[in-house]
Amino acid sequence: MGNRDRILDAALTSFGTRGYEATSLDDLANELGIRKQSILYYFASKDVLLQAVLDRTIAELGGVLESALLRGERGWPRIEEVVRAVFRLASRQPAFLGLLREVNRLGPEMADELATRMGNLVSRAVHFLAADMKAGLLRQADPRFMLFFIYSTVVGTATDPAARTAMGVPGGIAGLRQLRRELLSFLRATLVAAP
Amino acid sequence: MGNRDRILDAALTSFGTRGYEATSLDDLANELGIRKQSILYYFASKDVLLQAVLDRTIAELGGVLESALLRGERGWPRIEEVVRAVFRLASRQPAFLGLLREVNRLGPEMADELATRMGNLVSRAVHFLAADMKAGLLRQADPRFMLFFIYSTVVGTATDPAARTAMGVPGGIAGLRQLRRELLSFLRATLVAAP
DNA sequence: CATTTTGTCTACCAGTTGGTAGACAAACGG
DNA sequence: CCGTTTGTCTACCAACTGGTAGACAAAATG
Repeated sequence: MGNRDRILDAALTSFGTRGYEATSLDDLANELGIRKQSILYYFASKDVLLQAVLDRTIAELGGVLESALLRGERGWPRIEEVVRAVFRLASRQPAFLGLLREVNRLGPEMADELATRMGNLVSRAVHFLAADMKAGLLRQADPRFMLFFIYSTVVGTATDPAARTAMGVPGGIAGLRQLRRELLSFLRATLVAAP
Repeated sequence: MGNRDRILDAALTSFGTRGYEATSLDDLANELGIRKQSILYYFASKDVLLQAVLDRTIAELGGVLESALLRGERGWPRIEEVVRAVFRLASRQPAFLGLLREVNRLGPEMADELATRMGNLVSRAVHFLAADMKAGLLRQADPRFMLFFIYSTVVGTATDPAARTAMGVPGGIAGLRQLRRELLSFLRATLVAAP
């Protein structure tokens, strides 16, 4: 793997866990065993680096969600497929979802840009939800809100280890599986229409 | 209001929205129209200031949750009371819940300390949930997980404006009321036991 | 009134920050 | 074989960081 990709990986991890402003180029370089000027060779400034990290992250997330949406059958199975895909992503790269949250701190411009770039996926998800509600497969509700709550629950669950330990929810790999199982029950109960 | 309290307020806002490391004492002082040495007069170091902000925040949160827990009747009404209390808090001080999330970035020691200080409240909430499940008022599940999901959903909802706009969920005061209403429906559907 | 306490300030300081300039060598291309 | 591109480095730099020392004045205290 070229140094360019190694820099992107390290930046994703650090931006997603410690935060953009709390990450210095020197820290990043030391982690990689290089000097910061080598980072600045590939990315003209810290801001450009952030943009590159976001680009790659959004693209990968888009692809994963895309295929999960297409893979699952309508109704609950499709939602379960998406949640499982997100869990896979989060367990492979724990900082991934943290980076999404980080966007909140980077000001409204970044948030707007993210909204624009995810707009297609969001509106397709909303239409899926609306259609499944109409078909009686999901509980009736405003699909935008429902999507927002699913997102908040899943991402919050995956990005708040402090709360997790505070509430005595087990960690580790076995804990992660149990967490996924319980989360799916939780979501299923609120999403699936009463028979 | 004394300058000490004004400093605490400004620090809460900035730590909760921009983050601890991204907030400089100079920024804080400029916001308040004073010099940073006046901040260091009241709080010996930035770390001491953070601790003071956390202390005040945890104490206030504890009080609010405490009284909400006692006020509500068993089963769903108690949970609704707690969620409404959190929403009141969040609308009065938007950075409040953001500060809780910030604990994740401050390392495991901080997270452990938060866990310890909220431990009493958490275990009481878990017992409430367990009792209400046993009484058939709530759906059967692991109460720790359930509490964690409620927390994640509520706090995530309140601290991720970027996702909110991305998904087309309206903002503003009217939007907040609608958000609260939809969130309560969402939670009610997953928490209340099927008849 | 004299003295101590409280609060805010100016003047610094050493370390870190993102970023520039340019030396240098290895690889590449004609 | 020679010039150019690519990549990494050392040497800096101005701005900013959290923090110290101490001047100064208003207020409280005896």
